[in-house]
Amino acid sequence: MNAIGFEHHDHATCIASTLRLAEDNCAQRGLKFTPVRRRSLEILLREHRAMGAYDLLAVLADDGHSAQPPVAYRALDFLVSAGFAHKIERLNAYIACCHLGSDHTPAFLICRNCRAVGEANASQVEIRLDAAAQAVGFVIERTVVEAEGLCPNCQDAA
Amino acid sequence: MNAIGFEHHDHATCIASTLRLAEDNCAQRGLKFTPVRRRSLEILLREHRAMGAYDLLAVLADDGHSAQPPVAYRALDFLVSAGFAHKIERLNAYIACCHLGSDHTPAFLICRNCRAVGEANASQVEIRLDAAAQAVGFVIERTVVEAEGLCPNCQDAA
DNA sequence: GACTGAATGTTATAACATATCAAGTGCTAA
DNA sequence: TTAGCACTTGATATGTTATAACATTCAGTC
Repeated sequence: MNAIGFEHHDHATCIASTLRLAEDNCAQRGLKFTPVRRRSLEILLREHRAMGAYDLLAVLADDGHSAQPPVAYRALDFLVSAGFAHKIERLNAYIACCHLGSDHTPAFLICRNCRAVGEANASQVEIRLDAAAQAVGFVIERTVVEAEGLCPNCQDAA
Repeated sequence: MNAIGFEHHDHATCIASTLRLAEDNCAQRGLKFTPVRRRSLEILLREHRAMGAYDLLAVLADDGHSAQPPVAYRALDFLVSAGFAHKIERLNAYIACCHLGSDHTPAFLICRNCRAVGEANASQVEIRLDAAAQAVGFVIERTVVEAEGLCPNCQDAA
């Protein structure tokens, strides 16, 4: 179990390689990685933080795209359902997936001060919950795990 | 580990006893259990499902209360911070706590069909996440665990 | 009675999300 | 080759959730 998001890394490479992965992945699965979708993922990767749909929309607008809300929400829906991005329910915001390709149940660490978001793996979490669900006959399809607290930087600041 | 919410029970008693518990709890802690707050908790308990702030607001309005959004949000904020209710992030909705009094980290089982919500205990979940958080120096203060799927009733229907 | 702090009332608006219908695009099967 | 279909995009409007900001009321207490 490991979390990404609070360490430094080679960002330009990370963006380029993730986009290529997404491209290949779409080709394999017969999904259409259209310009808006590609650009939206690129924006999420570049910002490297949870962005609201309207934040994304603003950047798309700067590109010269028509900038009505459905444009952003459609792109985000695609990215989320393709597994290229996640929605952070706590923030009503979206973030690029940093384990693209590998099937996983993400868990997020959300800083309440600077809103930085780290992604950890939560497969063990899901196993535990399944047991509780089975006990009452509930069938789990998807699990959201979001922890709120203070990131290393904001602890230092305080 | 046990989940409440998908079984039948004596609802009138459950409402009355929970309200009394909340009352005692407020008295002990010096919190003001004002009429709007009490009534809001009663409504949540009576409905026994996740309600949007505006759903609550509508019921308060029927009572003759002034019915502006902040009224509902303030009442809900109070109930949540006092531990008498929880916010379901996935639904942007609120539900009365069914383990009132006992300190706990709740996990919710949310039916994607009928929106019924069950509450399970997730203390084990939190322990697991803490380890991942510690590895990157993140300090967790609160954890949201929400599983989406099908409740027993909706599985039967399908 | 006058001060204080918490709670409530009220207006306005910010922020997030979707319904709907029209138009374009690319594939494929007759 | 073109008719039909599925999917994507464009555009307008609207629905839903949440908060900012400031005025007022009220209970407690000095």
